[in-house]
Amino acid sequence: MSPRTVDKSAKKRALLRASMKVFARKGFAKAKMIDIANEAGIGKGTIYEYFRSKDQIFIDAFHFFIGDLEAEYDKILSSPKGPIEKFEEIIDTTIDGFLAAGDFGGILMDFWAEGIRNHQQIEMEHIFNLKEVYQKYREIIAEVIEDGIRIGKFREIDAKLSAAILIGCLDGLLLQSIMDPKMIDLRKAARVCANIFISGLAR
Amino acid sequence: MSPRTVDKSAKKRALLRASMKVFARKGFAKAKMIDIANEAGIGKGTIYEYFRSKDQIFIDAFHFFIGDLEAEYDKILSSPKGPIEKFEEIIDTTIDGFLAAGDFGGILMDFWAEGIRNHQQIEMEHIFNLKEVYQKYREIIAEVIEDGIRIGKFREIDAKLSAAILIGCLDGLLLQSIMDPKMIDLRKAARVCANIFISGLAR
Amino acid sequence: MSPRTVDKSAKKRALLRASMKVFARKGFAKAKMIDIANEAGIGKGTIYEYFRSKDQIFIDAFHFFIGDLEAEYDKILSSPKGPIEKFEEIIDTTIDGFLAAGDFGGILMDFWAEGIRNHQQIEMEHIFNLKEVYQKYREIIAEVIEDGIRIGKFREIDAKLSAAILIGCLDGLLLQSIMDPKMIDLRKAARVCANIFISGLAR
Amino acid sequence: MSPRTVDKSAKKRALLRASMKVFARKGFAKAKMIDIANEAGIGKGTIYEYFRSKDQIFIDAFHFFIGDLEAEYDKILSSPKGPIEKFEEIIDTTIDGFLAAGDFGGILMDFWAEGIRNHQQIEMEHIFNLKEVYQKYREIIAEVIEDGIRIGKFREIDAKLSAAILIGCLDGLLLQSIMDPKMIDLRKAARVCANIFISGLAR
DNA sequence: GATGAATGAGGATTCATTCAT
DNA sequence: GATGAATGAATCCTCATTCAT
Repeated sequence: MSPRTVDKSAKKRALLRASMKVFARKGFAKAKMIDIANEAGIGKGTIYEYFRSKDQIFIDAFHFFIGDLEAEYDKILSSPKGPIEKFEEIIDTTIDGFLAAGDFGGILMDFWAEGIRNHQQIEMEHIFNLKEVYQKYREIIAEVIEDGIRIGKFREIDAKLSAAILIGCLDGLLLQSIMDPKMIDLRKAARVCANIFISGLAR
Repeated sequence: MSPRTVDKSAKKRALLRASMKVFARKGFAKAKMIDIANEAGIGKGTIYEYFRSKDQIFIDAFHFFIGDLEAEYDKILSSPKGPIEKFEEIIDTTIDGFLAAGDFGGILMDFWAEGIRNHQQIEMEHIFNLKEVYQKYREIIAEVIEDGIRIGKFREIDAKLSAAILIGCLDGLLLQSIMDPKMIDLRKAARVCANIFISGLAR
Repeated sequence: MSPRTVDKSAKKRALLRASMKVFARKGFAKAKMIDIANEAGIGKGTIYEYFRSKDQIFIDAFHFFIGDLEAEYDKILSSPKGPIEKFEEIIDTTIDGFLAAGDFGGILMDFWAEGIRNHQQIEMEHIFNLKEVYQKYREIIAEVIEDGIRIGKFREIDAKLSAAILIGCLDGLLLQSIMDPKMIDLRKAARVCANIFISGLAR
Repeated sequence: MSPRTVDKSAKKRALLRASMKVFARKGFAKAKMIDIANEAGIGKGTIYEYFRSKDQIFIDAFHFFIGDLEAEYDKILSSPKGPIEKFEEIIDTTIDGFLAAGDFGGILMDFWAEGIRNHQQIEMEHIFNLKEVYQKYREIIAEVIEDGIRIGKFREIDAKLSAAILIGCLDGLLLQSIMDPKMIDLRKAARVCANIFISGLAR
């Protein structure tokens, strides 16, 4: 007879979500394996059936979190819409992606923190290459801005720097939202943000 | 003849700077007391002559870092300049404050991370009340924006939300600068940022 | 039609052999249950259908290994041959027994190690009573030597001690053979060993 | 004022002795760090001030144990004495070295066990190269035997194999002595052993 | 019978903190 | 005042064993 069958992949994802919730709540460093086990309603040892180590959970969480986002941005870029619409969509996508994360938005802090440090371990260096991720985002958005400049919608402005500013704006809003969710209505903020930037960049 | 006197206060500040450098480099959690001692060129035990605990160093570092900034903002606000000039000064002050921090800018990540979590310990809750700090910043900047609206320089816009967006923008730029200092010319970014916002808010 | 019958005893022996191979290769302490399962090509849980515990496997392996050897020695002793022939046969039997073990000769190390320690557990104390086993061997061989002395083939010598020396000699050769199989030709060593001892004991 | 001074080297040696005692008693695998700490009368954490890891203690113990022995053998060989005297001295030195080890003779079992396994880790492979150690011993003793053959004291015999047999003999005696110290009078055994071998090898 | 997912007791190791000098 | 040796609480991870299927 076949032994108990478990959808390992589904359970792994569930475990990942539990881990991310704990990381978001306590921070990676202060999160204990037992906390994750409790959150997931399983035994401590079981975690190791799905992840090699605490670090590995974190790495997997990073990919889980970042994963779809990249695909979404690509989709926006390759759409036939104009730069202003793309601009708005980028903002909405970022905000929506974060809101969808719900409970574990706070994990962003740890991703930033890990992504920013100069890692001694080559492995981590490679995995948390946020530097490159941001570099790419800036390029993507700069292209949209350059398009806008080319077709005369935006005035002549440093596109790369403007992109950095928009990204910064969104990250900074998320930061404030994590800190004080009731204070910041992200959806409204997204609209105002788009408004300010589009006016600010307009010829 | 006076006995060997050590300026405790000066040494404490030196120690604090050493600690912040280490925190910035490795993150609070991964920073070891021995790292701080080595950075400061003293013995591990000596740290405890100046600080009760590792946590206390962190708390003191927070105040050391935030300290003057608040005063600076107050000065800007109470100056007789117009809202646009104030706006520009707020941006410059934030960027300059960060640039002045130099080596230990990376500690911002830890302040954010600590400030954001829901602390179990009441003590920490009180000390790292970033929520309140940001709340206050938003109010200060919103006031400037409202002034601008009142005198017709800025169009009717949600001042509080705009303030949040500006703060987010600055934080987000610092984030990118910590991550990739060579990529982001903060001074130039400050100018572009001011430019975009002032145009974006302009009637 | 008989239901799927598994020869439990045969499978148990096969499992035992797999276990011994693993013990020989990695040592008892470093051998994992999963290693044994893999070596035997079965599931981890199945081992427990045949053995109560890892310790029990080890105990059973010990008996499996030692088992026949005792019978062989008894046969030699009760044969009508002379002491010199018996002497040679004891050496050959020991070496052959070891060579027959083949892949799992290395398990001897663990038997010695376990047999030698002062066990906290009474159970182990009783089971791994190597002390007694060796005591008995010494007596058996001493008897052969005394026979040799009695009939004038061997000179007057401490028979018990000489027996210990011969046993030591054989164990020590096995040790070297386990360590460096290509270096020690055990069969040749057996002959030289017999030669040296018989000459050395000869009147 | 100078802080508490500790002779780190002396304490390390004392700790090593305590560790070896525990290893001898329980075996490396079953020895716990806390056992070592208790035996040494210190705290668990203190061990790590002197040794990187449990493995490192074991490696250091190996060198501590083997260390002088090699020098002793070299001294014997380079002496101007005849092969028979050298032969006797080799036996005595081995036995005396072991007797001097006293309480921690049982650690030999672990050295053998570790030295014999095929190590996955290159590091261990290199450190516990018992294979080479034994190879060298066999060569040293074989030389003595060849000397004896050359000057006509010993008969034509496979010197290398005879050396292996002598070494085996000594190891095997130690084994029995570890197992049952009261049963084996090692000093007497040494004399009988020398006697048998010298007669056995004699022309 | 057979299996492997789940478990938690156990153990090596880390590191903030203490304190004798 | 300064120090670093000593400490043990805390934590990650291993793995023998259990048991539902």
